[in-house]
Amino acid sequence: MTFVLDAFDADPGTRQPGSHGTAPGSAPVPDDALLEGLNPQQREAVLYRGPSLLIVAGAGSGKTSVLTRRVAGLIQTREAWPSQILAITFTNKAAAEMRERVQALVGGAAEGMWISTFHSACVRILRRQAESMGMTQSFTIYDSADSRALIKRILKELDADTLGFTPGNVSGKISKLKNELTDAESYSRNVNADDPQEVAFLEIFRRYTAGLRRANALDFDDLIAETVHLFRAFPEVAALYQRRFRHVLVDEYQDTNHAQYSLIRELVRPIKPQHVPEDTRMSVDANGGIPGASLTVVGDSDQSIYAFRGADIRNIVEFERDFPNSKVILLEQNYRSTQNILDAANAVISNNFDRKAKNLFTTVGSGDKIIGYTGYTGHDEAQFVADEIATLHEQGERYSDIAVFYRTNSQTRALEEIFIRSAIPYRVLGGTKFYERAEIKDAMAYLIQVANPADDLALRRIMNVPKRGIGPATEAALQGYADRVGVTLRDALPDAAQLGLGPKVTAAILEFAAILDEATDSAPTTKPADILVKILERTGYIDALRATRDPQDEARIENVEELVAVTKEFARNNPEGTLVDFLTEVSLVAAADELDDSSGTVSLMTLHTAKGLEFDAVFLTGVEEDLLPHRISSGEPGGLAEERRLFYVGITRARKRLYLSLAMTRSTFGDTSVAMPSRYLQEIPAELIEWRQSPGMATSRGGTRSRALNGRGTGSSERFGYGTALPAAPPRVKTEWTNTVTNKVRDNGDLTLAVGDRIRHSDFGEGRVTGVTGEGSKSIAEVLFDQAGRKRLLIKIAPIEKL
DNA sequence: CGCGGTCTATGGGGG
DNA sequence: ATAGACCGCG
Repeated sequence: MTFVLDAFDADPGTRQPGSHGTAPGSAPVPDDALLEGLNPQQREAVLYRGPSLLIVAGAGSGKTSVLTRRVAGLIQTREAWPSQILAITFTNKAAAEMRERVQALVGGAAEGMWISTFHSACVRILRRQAESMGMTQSFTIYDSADSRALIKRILKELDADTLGFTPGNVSGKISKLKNELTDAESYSRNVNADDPQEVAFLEIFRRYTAGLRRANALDFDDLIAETVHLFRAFPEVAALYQRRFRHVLVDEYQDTNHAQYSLIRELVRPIKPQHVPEDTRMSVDANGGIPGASLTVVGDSDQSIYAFRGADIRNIVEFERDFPNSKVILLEQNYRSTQNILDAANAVISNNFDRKAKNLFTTVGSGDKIIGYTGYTGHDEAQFVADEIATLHEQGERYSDIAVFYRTNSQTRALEEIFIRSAIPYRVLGGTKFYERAEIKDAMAYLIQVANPADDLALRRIMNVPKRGIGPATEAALQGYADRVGVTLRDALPDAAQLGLGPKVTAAILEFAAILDEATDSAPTTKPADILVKILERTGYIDALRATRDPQDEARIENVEELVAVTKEFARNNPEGTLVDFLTEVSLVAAADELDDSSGTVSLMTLHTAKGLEFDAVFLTGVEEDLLPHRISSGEPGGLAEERRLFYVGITRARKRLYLSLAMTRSTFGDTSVAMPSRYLQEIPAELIEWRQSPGMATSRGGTRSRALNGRGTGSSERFGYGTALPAAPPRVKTEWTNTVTNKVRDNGDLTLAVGDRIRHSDFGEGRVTGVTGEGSKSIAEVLFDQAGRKRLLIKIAPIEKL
């Protein structure tokens, strides 16, 4: 077999500026600017040279800065060319930020570094080497919905749902296996042939693997696992990358799973003499081999929160054993948060036994107390958040420096309703994901079919979208023909006339085939945006949506138009970008990538998405039993410790202000249930929290001690600080009313308000308008309510009437 | 084949 | 509450 050596593969060792493998600590020192402002530990982490380095970086300890300067230092001292550096980050956004910061330090020299996520790096490698795996470079990347769709088909074929298989549990199990690098064949070796369940699963796994292969597709887990398999099956391919990447850096190492760990191991493996080109100028050892690349990993086992997708905390805990002669550097000084916030974080995480002691500290002072609030309902809680955000904004805090966290995505609903009403600009990161909407998946399926005609799954999705009279029967006929002749479904389309179908259907199929073929032919020379627009026109997709009466279709049209805008934006950022590049980028966006600091909006996100981010003010909502810790987690080994780490991650995101809120009742899917304060809340020393409304006050409405707190029977509910944090705790005049927000979107038409008008609000009662800003449907009234105080309301939809 | 109704499973985190 | 599966009818 032969390997195409493109530019980067031209053995970078031949122009290597320095040599690797110098004695630890003896590297040339980069200039002072690079070390400016670093503490001794950080400095050491930047300067240390050796085979492997573990930087244990507590939250907010400046690890991004350290990592960035370490990379910049390698380049500046000419120890490495940029092209010899591979840095793995957790999100694309973090990668972009790191690239920028390195560029700021060393200038344009940073060109050629690989800074990307595990998935992006693997896709890059796999596309280059697709042929060695028997695929084409335009393979499709299946997301979890695509995987499940394929599994669903297989379950149907096998009638396997009777054995208790669902697309969900099958895809979960397959994902887990792949993260352990177990493929269908290695799984088959350990199958108990007497267990029909296992035998059936093996068959499903085999068909799933075959289905992906036939469609020239890989799922998310394959991206990592197949790269490892590729490296192991073709050592000479692995050697290409081992020779190229002399410095490998991995961020958030505590969240790597076994497959990712193995990938790193492969990349930093020493190169055997037979894989060293004769003319290499890299320094070779006594046997003629080349030592492995130097490895730097950064992580914090206290922030490991991805066990559910296979993250193995042992990867970081056992790093020193895995990589002998490792250096370990501990970063404990925190540059992000106030001491009060850190004290709370330290107190919480210290309840996790089995961890290395680590105590974050800062020199910035104690700062404000943590604010606590207990709402009567989730809406009440949301109103508190909205009001506090309004206050912060009035005090000069930018919306983009404020974030609201929650454990589950469904919690956004109440928050969004109140935010809209209160006219607070917000953005939900990774919510109901844009790319998961049906109309977007449809449009994307067209593009995928154009790029990868073998993808039958994509073809089936769009065969009858928009409706063109190709139903299940016709699809089956085409599939049958394709199977008989041994071609893909796409290749069967032009032969539709031979199937004896009706003239109308036949014509529709041929027209459909013509649209796809035309697009495929034009793809190499046409921008993704133009391909998409052409397809939308030719298929009449938008027209079909326009023709219906469904009011939601208007939003769907907007979404498709948004996708067109995305493709145009892509073309601006990547003038040379191909359709496959576009599809890859879209497949790999992470929730945190959507963060836009210049948007001027408050960011809403899950605690998981929040990892690695920081904000001046953080609202951590829903701090309740069954939510944080989540109900399901309590049954899982290590679940409660992981949930505690999640809470810890949330707390440590805050720079200046931290708000912890919960609700006494929370309505989920129709019915309302009583919520208990989270056990983790009690782990925070009482004197750190100032309760605006403590759980006790909320239960008793200003009366005696909380029943809810004693409910858990921990005996330590005194720590809630009721009575200490709020002197005298008078039964406060209720300014936050129990909101029962209706689901139907309210519309006040063109109700206009002027300063001085009296209005009545369904929750806040009567009040006087003190100001009106904004135009038309976006106009906002500022109202001074007689009892609830000052609020801002979006006039068009607020539940108000003019008196 | 397409439509519109009823029924049922599913409500955790993500690349 | 909601999306998708399912079923019977025009």
